[in-house]
Amino acid sequence: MENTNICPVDYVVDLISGKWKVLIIWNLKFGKKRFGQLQRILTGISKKVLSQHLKELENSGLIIRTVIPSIPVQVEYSLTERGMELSAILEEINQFGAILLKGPTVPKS
Amino acid sequence: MENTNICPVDYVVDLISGKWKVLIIWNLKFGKKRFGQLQRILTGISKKVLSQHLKELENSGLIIRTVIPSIPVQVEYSLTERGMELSAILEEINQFGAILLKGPTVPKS
DNA sequence: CGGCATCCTTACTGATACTG
DNA sequence: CAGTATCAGTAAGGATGCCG
Repeated sequence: MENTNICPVDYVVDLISGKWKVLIIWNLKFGKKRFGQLQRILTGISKKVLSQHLKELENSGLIIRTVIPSIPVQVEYSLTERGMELSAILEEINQFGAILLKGPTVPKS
Repeated sequence: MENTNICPVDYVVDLISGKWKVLIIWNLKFGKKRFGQLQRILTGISKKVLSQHLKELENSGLIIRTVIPSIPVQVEYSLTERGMELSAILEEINQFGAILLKGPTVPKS
């Protein structure tokens, strides 16, 4: 997750390389979600890893963290404009990946 | 690098998530390269890691490995059709990443 | 020259318990 | 509820040497 790259592509790939980052962004596309909701959706993720990834995505300017000072506290996460743009790219990647998954592993070039 | 995903996006992200995968594809875009060439271009990569990544990219159907049976042997790597398609997506990601790198880390949403 | 085998180090991920 | 702290396991990455 360390990023000492000069290359923008590597930078973005690092942003979404975590085991769960893509899934988080993917889910936030459909509207804001609370911490607990995300944890339930991303079956198996631990609180530590989730908050860690959320923090990284926030630092990258891809998501926004909103604290609702109720008791007990609620925290909502949603995509920023940039997060939206990224999820559009993820859509394309999705198309591409779907084709790869259907076809043979090593097609003739 | 393990891939038990159902999601095509994760699948593709896994394909390019290695520390050097993107750089390898990026370089092969400009024509086929030999093992030694790649090792020189990707400053700091070890032979083990390079061959490991090349093998994974080959298994993914993104690059082609061609052995030239001279003495000593030569091996050339080049992109497949799919590798080309992927590099097109990488171009887009590059645009996006460049913007992220220029702008502030956390822009207002 | 290309690349596999071995060993070692580090980074990532996870389970659990505890706090505001 | 939404985290942080600590401890532990696993997997990726790297250094080096050997082989066809």
